[in-house]
Amino acid sequence: MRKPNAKERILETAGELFHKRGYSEVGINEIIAAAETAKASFYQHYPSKESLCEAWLSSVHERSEIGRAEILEKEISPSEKVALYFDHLEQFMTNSEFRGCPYSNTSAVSDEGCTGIVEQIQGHKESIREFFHQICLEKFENAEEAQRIGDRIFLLYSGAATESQNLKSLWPVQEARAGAVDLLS
Amino acid sequence: MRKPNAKERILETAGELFHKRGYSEVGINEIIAAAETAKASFYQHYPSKESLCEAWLSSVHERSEIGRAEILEKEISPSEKVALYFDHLEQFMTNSEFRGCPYSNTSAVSDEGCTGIVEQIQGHKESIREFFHQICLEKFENAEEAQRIGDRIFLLYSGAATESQNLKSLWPVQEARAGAVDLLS
Amino acid sequence: MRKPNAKERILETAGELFHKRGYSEVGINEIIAAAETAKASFYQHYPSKESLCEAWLSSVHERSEIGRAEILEKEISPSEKVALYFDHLEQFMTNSEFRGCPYSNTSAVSDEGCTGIVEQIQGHKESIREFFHQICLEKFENAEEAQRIGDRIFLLYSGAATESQNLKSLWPVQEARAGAVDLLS
Amino acid sequence: MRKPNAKERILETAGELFHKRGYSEVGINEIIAAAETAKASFYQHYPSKESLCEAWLSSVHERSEIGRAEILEKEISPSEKVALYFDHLEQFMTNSEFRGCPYSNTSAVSDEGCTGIVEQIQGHKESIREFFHQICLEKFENAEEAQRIGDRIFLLYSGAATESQNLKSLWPVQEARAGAVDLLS
DNA sequence: GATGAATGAGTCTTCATTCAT
DNA sequence: AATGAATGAAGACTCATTCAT
Repeated sequence: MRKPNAKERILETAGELFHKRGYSEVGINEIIAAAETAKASFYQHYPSKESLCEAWLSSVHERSEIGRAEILEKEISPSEKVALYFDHLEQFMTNSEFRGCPYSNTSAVSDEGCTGIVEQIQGHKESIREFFHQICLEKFENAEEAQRIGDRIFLLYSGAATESQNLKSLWPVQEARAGAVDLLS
Repeated sequence: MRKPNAKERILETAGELFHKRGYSEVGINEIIAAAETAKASFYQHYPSKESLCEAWLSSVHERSEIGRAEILEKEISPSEKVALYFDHLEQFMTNSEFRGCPYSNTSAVSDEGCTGIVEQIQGHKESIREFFHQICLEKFENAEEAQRIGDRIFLLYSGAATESQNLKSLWPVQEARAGAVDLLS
Repeated sequence: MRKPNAKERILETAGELFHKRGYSEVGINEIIAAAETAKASFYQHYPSKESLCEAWLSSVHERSEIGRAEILEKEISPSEKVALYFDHLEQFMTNSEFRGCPYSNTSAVSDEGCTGIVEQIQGHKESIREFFHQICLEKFENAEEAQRIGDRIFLLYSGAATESQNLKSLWPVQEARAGAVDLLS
Repeated sequence: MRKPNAKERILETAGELFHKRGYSEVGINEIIAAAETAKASFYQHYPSKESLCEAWLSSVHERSEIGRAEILEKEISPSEKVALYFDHLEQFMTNSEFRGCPYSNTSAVSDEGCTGIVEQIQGHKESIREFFHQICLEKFENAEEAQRIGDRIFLLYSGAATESQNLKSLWPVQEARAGAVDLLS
């Protein structure tokens, strides 16, 4: 169960804690206690808490990229692909102790100085945006139109994640999916 | 300039700081230093930092309610009203040091225990949602349809605020406005 | 119910709180809140918390003096008088939320500088001691012997109050009474 | 002079301060200043002020246990042993800045919630009580009688410590010793 | 590669008291 | 006689980080 590698163990443990309670609400002490590591070991692998955050966001990003790639490869219609992605979001919210998009949440607490984190956030967001663009390109011949529609779906998606968390309800995801599907029909 | 009333001075100062850097990143010490008050004076007026947060969110809400009421009273078409509201958001982002929706940001750092804060957030969000519903009712005879479209505009609006902050760009507001207007045409 | 006189209301309320939780654990704010008085009204009647403490100890002393006087006047044997006084202690412990002798407890937290408080404590203790001396004089012709035995009973009494509180048990009072009665037979 | 080990330095320093002025009257800041340590170093070794108190009481207890064991092993009569223990108390009062029994004093300021502290107090008190029981068993064949007399001596001892502090005098110790010796003759 | 003690600056909160009204 | 806002000092405790070993 317990990974022998300290670096990974820290990343994994911190990931769970950040996800559940937010980056700023979890301290180094708690992380190393949960990861059963010494404090200095932590700093051997990660020069700062901020760098751990980057590593975390990066790992989350990698996993989410796989999910999107799988959807893109599927032999289904554009609107079905989009619907599927919203379904994944809904499942994620239902299963895990969802606290809103980790990226937007982290953005809310990290100041402009945290360049690495800001880059991670922007990279992730642009990646999702690009995902919707690609799907829209399957439907619309006009590249500009594809971009515009993709962006709107992206914003619906973002709003859904945010407001589901704020309102503690699933309707935002469901309505956003319906809106996205409508945009593709 | 400097208000003689400590309570208001604290609220105003804290509001600016929370807005610029986020609730969890601003400490009591900084607030009282900026407000030129003694620490105990702070606690005379606000039993806790959390209660100050509630007061802040509440005051922000009140002001934003006025803006929405003014728009609703205007003799312009529904889509113009919605466009106007997005314009206000854009102006707000351009003028102030916008860091994303204060409510969503606060939601990102306050845990479930902060009942008062959570209620403020939900009340504010539902109020905006209701605003879009009312506008849509002017356009759509079918109440259900008005609700659905209003919800989608609400989600576009939320996504625009979030992603403008994440991506440090104004395109999300502009595209969201376009999408909202399209939904009303 | 609620006394119209603020000074007495404060004394009574503070007395209950000091008794239940100890002088140092009860703050001015709590006292004035419970007594439904303004802070400045408090300081009008009592120049400091310390002076309130003195007033409290003084009022407790007065009431306890009455109890001892009543026992002294009773037409019963010396050992019965002593036994009665220990019975009162036991009843007091059983009925009220006893936290140990208020005087000794206060002594434990007040430093040498609190002259007034120290005097109250010493006055009260000497008064109890004198009470036992008087009873012993009824029994022993030799004044020195009366003093010696009275002092021992006084110490048993004090030890009983202290250790009942420490050990959360009534055996110290009961054994002390038995010891005191034995000294008088 | 200055111990290199922060944990011990804190315990020792705090012990002196607690002894002189009482647990509740000494703050963390004062302790760390006197111990020349950083605040965080304190909390590395003691999770709370309460836990430091427990450690302090525990260390005092250990030392006092040794003293009692030594007396028990001495080849002297029971009443001489008891007298010796009271002599130690008197010496302690004369030499150190005695402020009353640290255990009873701490009991006076710690509420029921402090389970660890309460246990320390009870353990210490029962240990002294047991010490007197053992001495009495050397004298009295009847175990019940030994227990009763031991308890009375224990109460005299406790009363002596308390009232010496209250009355700023040594007579309570001297009279209690006389009373205890009488009980064993 | 790993340890844990040490750190200074910070967290939020409460204290008894004084002041102008 | 009564009010409540204002205060400086102190309360216990946590932060991310560095250091010698």
